Amino acid sequence: MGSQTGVTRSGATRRPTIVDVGERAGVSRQTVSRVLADHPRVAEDTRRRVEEVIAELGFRPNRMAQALVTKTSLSFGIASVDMRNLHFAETCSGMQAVARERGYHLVITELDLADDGGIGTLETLLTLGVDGIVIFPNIVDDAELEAFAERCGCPIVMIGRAKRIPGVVSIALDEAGAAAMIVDHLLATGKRHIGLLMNELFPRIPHERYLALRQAIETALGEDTPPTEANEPTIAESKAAATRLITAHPDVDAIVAFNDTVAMGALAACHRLGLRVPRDISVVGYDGIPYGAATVPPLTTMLQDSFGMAGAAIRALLECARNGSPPSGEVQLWKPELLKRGTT
Amino acid sequence: MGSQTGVTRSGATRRPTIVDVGERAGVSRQTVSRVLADHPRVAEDTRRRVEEVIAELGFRPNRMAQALVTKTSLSFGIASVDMRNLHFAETCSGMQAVARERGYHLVITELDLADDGGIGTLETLLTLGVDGIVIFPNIVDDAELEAFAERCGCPIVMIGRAKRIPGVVSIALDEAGAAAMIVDHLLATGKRHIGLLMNELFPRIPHERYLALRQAIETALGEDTPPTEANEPTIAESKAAATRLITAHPDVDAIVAFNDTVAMGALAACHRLGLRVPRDISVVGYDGIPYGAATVPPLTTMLQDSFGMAGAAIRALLECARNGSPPSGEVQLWKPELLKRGTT
DNA sequence: CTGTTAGCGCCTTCAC
DNA sequence: GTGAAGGCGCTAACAG
Repeated sequence: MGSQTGVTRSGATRRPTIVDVGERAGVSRQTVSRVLADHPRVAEDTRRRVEEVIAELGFRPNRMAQALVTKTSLSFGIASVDMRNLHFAETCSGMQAVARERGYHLVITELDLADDGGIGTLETLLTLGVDGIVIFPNIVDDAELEAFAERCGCPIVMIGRAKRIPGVVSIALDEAGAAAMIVDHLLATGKRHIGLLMNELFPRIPHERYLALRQAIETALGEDTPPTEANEPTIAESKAAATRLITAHPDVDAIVAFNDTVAMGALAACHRLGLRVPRDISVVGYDGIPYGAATVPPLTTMLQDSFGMAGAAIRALLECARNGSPPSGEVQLWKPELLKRGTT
Repeated sequence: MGSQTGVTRSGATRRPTIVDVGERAGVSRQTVSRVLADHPRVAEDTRRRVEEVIAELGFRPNRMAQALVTKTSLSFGIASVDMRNLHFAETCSGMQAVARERGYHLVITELDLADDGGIGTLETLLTLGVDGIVIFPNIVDDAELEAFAERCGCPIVMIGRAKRIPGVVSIALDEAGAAAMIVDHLLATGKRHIGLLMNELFPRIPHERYLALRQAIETALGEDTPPTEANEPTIAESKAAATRLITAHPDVDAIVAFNDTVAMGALAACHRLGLRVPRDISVVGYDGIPYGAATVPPLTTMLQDSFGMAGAAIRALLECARNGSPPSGEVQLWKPELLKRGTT
C-alpha cells in the first residue's frame, strides 16, 4: 500500500506529506511542491485542485525538511544575557512581531557564560540552522565574537553595544548624546553632585554608559571621577548600592542609574533615607520601562525606542538573508530621548 | 572528488558533516553517528579517533537532519499571550534553564489571536516539529484546544489556568486558596470594603481569579458582587481604572488587583488621590514581580513560584517525550503564598 | 564492532 | 506544464 494518512502505533495521526497530497490530487509530489512555492508554471486548474486537497487534509509543509534542502530555516536565534530583563522582553516582542510578518520564528535562549563565555550557546544556535543571530546585549569577548562571526556563515546583530566588529551589525543607543542630555538636564535643575549606580555584571567589557556619563560630567563640571557604585541590576542590590553611595557621599544630589530597575531601587532607598525626591536628590534611569510610570514620583528616564531597535535588528538579518550578503559591520546609533518626569 | 570541508560559492565555509568526519577518521559515517549517540558498541580506539576529528573540524551535528529522521526535534514551543509580561519573562527564563539542561531549546512566540484565535500559531509551531507546547496563559477556546490537542500528536501544557481539558496538562495557582488568603488577611487588618481590579483582556474565557475572589468575599462578608473595574494590565490603564473604582465607591478600603502591574497602577492612583496606603486603603497584587519591592510602601502580593511552575511544565513535556505517552489531562494546583508587605 | 542499505519530507535539476 | 531522479545530513535496521 502506498503512504496513507492514518494512525501510527502510538495512536497519534501521522501528519500528511506532499506525497499524500499528491496522491489524493492525482499529481506528483513535485507539483504539490510547486504550488506551495507559488511557482508560476502551474496550471490554474491543477493549482486549485492541489490547494483543495491541502485544505482538506490540513497539510502543512514540514519546515525542517524544507530547511534541510534549502539551507534556510526561516528562523533567527536570539541570545540574551537575562531573559527576565524587561527591556529585553519588550525588544523581544518587537522582534517577534517583525519576524512573524516575514514568516520567520525566533529561537530564544539565554547565553550560558559558563560555557565558553557564551560562544557555546551561539554554536548551539548554529546547529539549529538559524539564519541569523541577535545578541542582547553583547557580552561575548570581542575577539571571540569576531572569529565566530567569520566562521558561522550567518549574519549577527548585537543590540545595546556600540562597537564596530567586522561581520557584526551593532544597534545601540548614542551613549554620549544620552549622557550629555542627562547631565545638562540635572545641571539645569540645579544639581551639582552627580553619583552613578552602574552595572558590573560584565566586568570583561568596558561600560560604554559609564564612560559616557563620566565624560559628560567631566566636561560639564570639570570634576574627575564621579562617586560610583556598581551592582547587579536587581531591586534589592540597587537599594543597597544606593544607600552605600548616599551614605559615603552625603553631598550627592542626583543619581544616574544604569537602567530603570536600578533607578527604582535607588528611588526606594532615597525614600527610606528620608530624602525628598527630586528636591533633595534627583534620580534618572535608562530604558523607559512601563513600571517607571508607577513610581512616586514617576521616574525620569532615558527612553529607548525598543520597538524600533528590535525591528531594525530583524530587518538587518532579513536583508542579509535575502541577498546572501554578510553583514556590513556597521554601527547604528539611535537617538535618545529624555523622558522628564517627577524624579528630576 | 569526495565531499570536502571547504569554501562555498558565497564565501562562507561549509559546515562539516558526519561524512567529512568519517572520511578523515577513516570510518564510515555510521560509526561517527554511533559515537555521537554514545552508542556502547564502539571500539574505544575508534571512538577516540572520531572524537579527535570532531574536535579538529569543529563538527556539530545538524539538528534538523537529526530531527527529520528521529522525529524528535529536542525543542518545545512556547506560546505566550504577551511576551512583555514580566511574570511570563520569569517563567520563560525558568523553562529555558530546565530545558537546556536536557538538551532542549525553546521556540517562543506570541499567540496571534487574530489568526484562528490562536490555533494558527499553534499549528505553525507544529510545522517546526516541536516536541511539545506550553501555552501561557491559555486563552484559546477550550473546544478548539481540545481538538488541537487530539490531532497535534504532541503534549500540551497550559500554565495559569486550572481547567481539565483532555490531553492537556494544566499548571495553575490554587485560585480559591489564594482568594481566601487575601480576603482573610484584609479582614484581619480591619478592612471591610474590598474592590477588585480585574483583567478583561480575554472576555472569551471565564476569569477564575475574579470568580474565586468574588466567592471568597461573599463567603467572608456575605456581600454580593464586589465593586469591580476591568482593564488592560498596563500602568496607565490601571491607574485610570483604580481612580474610577475609588471615585465611584468611596467606601472601598482595599483593592485586590489582577496582577502586580495593575496593583502598581492602583497604588500610584491612591497616592495621587491623597489616600494613605495602607491606612486609608490597602492594595494587593498577584505574581510577586521584583518591581513590587520597589514601590512605596512595598507591594503586598500573592507570590507564585514561577520557577517551580516553569520547571514542572517542561518536566511534564519531557516526561511525555520520553515515554511517548500523551499527557494525562491532569490539573496541578500550586499552593499560593501571600507575601505581606507594606500595602496591607 | 563496523559497514551497507534505505529512507525521513522536501526541493532542485533535469528531462519530457 | 509536469514528472522522474537525486540528494540535503542524519539515523534505523539490517548485515556481516
